[in-house]
Amino acid sequence: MRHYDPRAWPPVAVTVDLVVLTIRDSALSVLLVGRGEPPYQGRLALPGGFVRPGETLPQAAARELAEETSLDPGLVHLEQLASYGDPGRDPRMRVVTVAYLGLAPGLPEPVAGTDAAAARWQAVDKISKRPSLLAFDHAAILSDGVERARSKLEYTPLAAAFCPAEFTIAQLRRVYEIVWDTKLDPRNFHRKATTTPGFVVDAGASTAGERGRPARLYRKGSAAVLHPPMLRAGAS
Amino acid sequence: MRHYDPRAWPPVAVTVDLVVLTIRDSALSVLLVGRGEPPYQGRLALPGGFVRPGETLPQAAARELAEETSLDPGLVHLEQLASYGDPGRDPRMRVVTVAYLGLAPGLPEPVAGTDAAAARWQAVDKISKRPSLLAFDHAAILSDGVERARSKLEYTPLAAAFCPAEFTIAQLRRVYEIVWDTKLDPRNFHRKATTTPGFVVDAGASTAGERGRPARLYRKGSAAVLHPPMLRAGAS
DNA sequence: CCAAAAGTGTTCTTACTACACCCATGG
DNA sequence: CCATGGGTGTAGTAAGAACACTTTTGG
Repeated sequence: MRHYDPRAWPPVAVTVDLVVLTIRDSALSVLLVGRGEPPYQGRLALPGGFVRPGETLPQAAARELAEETSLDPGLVHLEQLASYGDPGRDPRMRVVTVAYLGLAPGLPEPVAGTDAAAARWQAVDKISKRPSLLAFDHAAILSDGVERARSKLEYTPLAAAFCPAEFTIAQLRRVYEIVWDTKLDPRNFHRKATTTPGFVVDAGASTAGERGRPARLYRKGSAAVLHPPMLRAGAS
Repeated sequence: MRHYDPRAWPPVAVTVDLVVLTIRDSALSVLLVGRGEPPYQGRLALPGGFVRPGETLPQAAARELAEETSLDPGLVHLEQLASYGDPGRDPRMRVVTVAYLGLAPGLPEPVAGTDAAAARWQAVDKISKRPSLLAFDHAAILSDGVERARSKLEYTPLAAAFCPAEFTIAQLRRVYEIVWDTKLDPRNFHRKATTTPGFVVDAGASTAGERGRPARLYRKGSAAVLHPPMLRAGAS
């Protein structure tokens, strides 16, 4: 704050970028937009854009989500992920981006029109195999977002953010199995999810019309953290 | 990326701010500098400053740490904490700051001279009782940094970052007791710390010249995460 | 010898794992 | 009645909590 006059700040732009994850067709997927102009024309990119003068960072993230996506921002859990500011990450100028992580329930394809026209869900593992499909340093940001989502499932009830408002324990278990890429014992998972305080609350109703015994429906509980946490397999 | 020409970016400055924590006189303490000029003249602030054109964010954080502090940056564990960018958080202009968390071993007072002249350690609990002692939104940033440090002690060997290169298990336990503000059973803690793989490694030597039986010295182990984690009391 | 701090052993209880088993529905 | 998935019971095991007890120093 001493060597630089505030009226002589170095030229920097600040953006927000969004890693919005959901589960589609039994695969963890991320919302991407196609880039119509250079740089990185034709590549895919995380949705995002400049922070506007009057808005906070979370407001900018929610606005970009609404603009570039048909998702209802009320259904998407948004939290700050990290910031990325290497010089040269954008060839046009110095850009520092604040990345947000969004977790969304399974939803229909983003509708065309507005900025959301180019937005599409892509399976994360396809992108991970070819990081160069993504523009800028977005592959690294995506990787950090997926890692954050994986660890958050352990100690928070956020898995429910991937489910509709009312869901079965089996749906919740499939979220864990897909995000963690593991198999979980359905019986032990059921007990764990229903007995961990504040994880899920009984919604009263049950499913019907499907194969097998109907399943009770639950809603997300009120706990902010899970005690005890859900455990990933392999933690000997 | 569509509504704004990159050459017409909104006027924003990007800074880094540092929450550097250590343990002094059995109290968790944070490194603060006195502000000599308005705004917030006379208040305390986190060390920090503008990100310069050619440098990365971690480089900017390390540079500010060296400039405003006499600490050896090699001894301080630095990691990104979060970003803060509410409009109005700095009355002069729009400033988005990327906060870094630093954990330092107990060290002598920052020496005078250079920018570090005004740097002083302050007990965190004194600041927490009077958040208005801090300039800008630095009380909120400090609070987030302390919370991050508390939770990182659970599942990483970072408590060792508060200790000298060689330390006793009792020193390590005092770190936990001070940061978590709890009492831990010395006997169970000893067993846990020495048996958790990769947490500490025997340094061979022992203490001498103090009351009681000499203690073996340990170094920080190579594990990145602790399996099983250290547990805070109260997690029923 | 006594105080103080380091370090070990033992018991109790909690919580995870694995898997046998029963329940409720569609076809 | 059988296939399919939902849900419960139980035994074995790993790990945390509490605390008795031994070890090794300084005074």
